[in-house]
Amino acid sequence: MTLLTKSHVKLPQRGRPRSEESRQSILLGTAAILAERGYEGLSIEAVATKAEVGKQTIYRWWHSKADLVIDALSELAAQQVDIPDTGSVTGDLRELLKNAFFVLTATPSGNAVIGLLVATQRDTRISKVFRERFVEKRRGAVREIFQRGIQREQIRANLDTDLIIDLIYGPMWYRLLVGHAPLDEVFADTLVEQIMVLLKE
Amino acid sequence: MTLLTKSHVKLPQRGRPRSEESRQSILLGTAAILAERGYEGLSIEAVATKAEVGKQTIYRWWHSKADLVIDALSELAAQQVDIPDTGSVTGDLRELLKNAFFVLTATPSGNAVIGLLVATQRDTRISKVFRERFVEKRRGAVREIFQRGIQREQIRANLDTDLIIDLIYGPMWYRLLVGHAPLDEVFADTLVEQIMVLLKE
Amino acid sequence: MTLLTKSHVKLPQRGRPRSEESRQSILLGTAAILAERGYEGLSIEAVATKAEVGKQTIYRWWHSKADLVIDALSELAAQQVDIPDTGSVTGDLRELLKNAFFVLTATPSGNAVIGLLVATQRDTRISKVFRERFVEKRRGAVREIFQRGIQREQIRANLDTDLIIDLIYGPMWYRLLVGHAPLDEVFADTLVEQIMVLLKE
Amino acid sequence: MTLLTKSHVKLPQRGRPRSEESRQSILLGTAAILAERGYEGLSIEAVATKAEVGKQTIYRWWHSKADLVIDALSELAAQQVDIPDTGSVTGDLRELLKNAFFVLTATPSGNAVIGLLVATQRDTRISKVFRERFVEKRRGAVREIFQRGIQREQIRANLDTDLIIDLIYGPMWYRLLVGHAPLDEVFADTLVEQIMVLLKE
DNA sequence: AACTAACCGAGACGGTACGTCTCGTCTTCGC
DNA sequence: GCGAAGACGAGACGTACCGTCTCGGTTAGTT
Repeated sequence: MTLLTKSHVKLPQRGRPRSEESRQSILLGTAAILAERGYEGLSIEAVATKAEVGKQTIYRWWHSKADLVIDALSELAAQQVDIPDTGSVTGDLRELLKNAFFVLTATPSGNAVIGLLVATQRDTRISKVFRERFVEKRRGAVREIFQRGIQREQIRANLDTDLIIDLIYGPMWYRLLVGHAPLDEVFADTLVEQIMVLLKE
Repeated sequence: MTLLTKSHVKLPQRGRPRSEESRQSILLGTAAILAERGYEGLSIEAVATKAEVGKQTIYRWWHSKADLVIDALSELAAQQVDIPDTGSVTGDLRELLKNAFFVLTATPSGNAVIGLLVATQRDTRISKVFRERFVEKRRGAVREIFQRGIQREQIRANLDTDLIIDLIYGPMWYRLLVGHAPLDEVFADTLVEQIMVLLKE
Repeated sequence: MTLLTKSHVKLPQRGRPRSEESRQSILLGTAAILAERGYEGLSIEAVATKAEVGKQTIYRWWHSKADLVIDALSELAAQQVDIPDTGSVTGDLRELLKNAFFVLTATPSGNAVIGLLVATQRDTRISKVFRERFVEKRRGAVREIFQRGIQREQIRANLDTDLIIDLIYGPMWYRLLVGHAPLDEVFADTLVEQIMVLLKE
Repeated sequence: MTLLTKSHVKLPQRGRPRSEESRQSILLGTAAILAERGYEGLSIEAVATKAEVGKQTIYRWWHSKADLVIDALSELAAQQVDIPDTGSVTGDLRELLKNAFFVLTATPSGNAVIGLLVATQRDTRISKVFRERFVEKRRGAVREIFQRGIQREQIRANLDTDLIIDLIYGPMWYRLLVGHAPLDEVFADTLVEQIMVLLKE
């Protein structure tokens, strides 16, 4: 029994344990610099300085800038996407979009997200993680709103869900990146209005 | 005679005239590298090498990388966007999108355009030029299709045109950048299908 | 006496005693690396790795690289400076110098000793140890040779001993460090020849 | 003929010429830091910062710290070894040694020279330069003093000059490095006294 | 037998400096 | 003016060690 237990036990931790404080500091610093200067403007040196950490401590745990950004992104993505529940699909979508617009235009996270999107164009690993951990989460929120709407019979059941989600988030990204028109409440309202037409057929 | 000619010229054009060959070579090289390595991966050094030109010749005529990219972009954007005319709005939109998808996914221009979009995030001047010379042209094409459709009474007249255009091009950019689904003919067809619902109310 | 001293001190000797095995391993490792890579190429890190010892175990017992090297050299050579006794001062000095030349030029100790010299320039504590443990021992050997010579009436009694010793060891160091001429037997012979002139007046 | 001519013609200087201003700034900065922090405390990084120069500009022209220090010292001191001429060999040697003692003990050059010695042990090229530019110059001074003394018949002609010079400079280095006794005027006087015995037989 | 103190190995920590690289700029040459 | 060449200031790269700190574990007394 003892032997069994022992075989289960992990190897005893040797040496000084990794500093959780440093890890946090590095990931936060990475996110901050990403927001300020974008992916290409992010240097390990700057992260080390900002996080008050030795460069080696970064290189010890992440072997590339992309790796670091992926982890920072994960930390960022871990933020709870709260799915509004106003009782109607229209209300839920409006709320969801307004929150998203606010985060993207009025918080540092917005810039960081743009930086991340830029980063995805340079590294497919980042692209994958960005899609799985960030984009999918937000698409999932819409899917849940739709399901609730179907159950309540507010919208029709035979939706091409993925396409509709592209029609919701696509214009958002388009405006955010091209900047030809603002991401404001009017846009949220009119966009949702059009989407509702499609949801009710 | 030579003297006479010179006296005619207002600006006394001294020294060797600017090499048009070099100018073309530089702009083409810039576009090529933009396509290969993106905006941040573009260095004047690399352009000079590729264009077989001295670095100083670039700096003499363009103040910055952004300046250079803007000019290269103008050259690129000068490409005629031909507006399809199949007789129906549905057909026109399908054609327009399929062409756009092809260019973006199967030609070097696609990468260059993504590179440019990335560049816009770092420089508002580039952003402006990109919008005016590139985006607007393509939005204009859709507007023309809509106008013809209204004249033919294929679609209703009281459209929120700009919003509908966002609903067309937004999903395209979204898929191009995020890569969660392909930019293929099926997508073009289903996207246009949904848009047509909105155009007919 | 030793016993008395010990009983007086009555060191409480609590906790785990110092590991003699580690001590040996460290000193041997130091000597080995010294031989391979010289004084400048010696790092505490490398010693710890080679000796399979934690770095702290080194820092706990030695304050600096120079400290460590001094101990390693002492251990390695057992460093008994055997004072030759050939019957004549001339013979004794020749023997002494030839031995010294051999050690300095044909063993790793030569390089190590030079490295130590540099270290002494920055740390007076090390300088003191180096003088007491290395230099004085060798100067004492010459003093003993002189005393025997005086007793045998081979040399005069009123010597400025310290100055003469400088005249013996000085040229040795000079050639060792500057390398403008070899530390060979010819040098030993001619040097002793000149010194004998001064010893006999 | 053409070939011959070509071989005579200097290569046309291509590219930007070396900046004399930077060269001066680097050497002055090196000298300043040498004085402040000594040889071991001198880092290329610090020199670059102080001289307001890119690190590469230092590495382009000097292979190592020792190289740089050699040039800085040469420049700084212009290093005229003035050979005293008091009329007697005794007086000349006394003067020469007292000057040397002063420079070595009371100026930053002393520390620098010691630092250079280490470097010579790791790099024979530096060793060579050190010998030729520093040591030989000073040995030459003694040779000249001896020649004048021989002409004036103050000393015998059949000297083993190199050995005697070792007997003069050796003790100086020995005391400088080991520090067992001071480099003072008393030492200069008694050392010269002994040397004179050998010079007169 | 339990407790305590000092050791041990391992290895992470914040740092400094290394020598290399590439950037955009500057400065010269010869055509 | 142009191409080419190459030095320049700047600053990030990834590595090597520094000397310190912090773990789990050992090895002796002392209680």
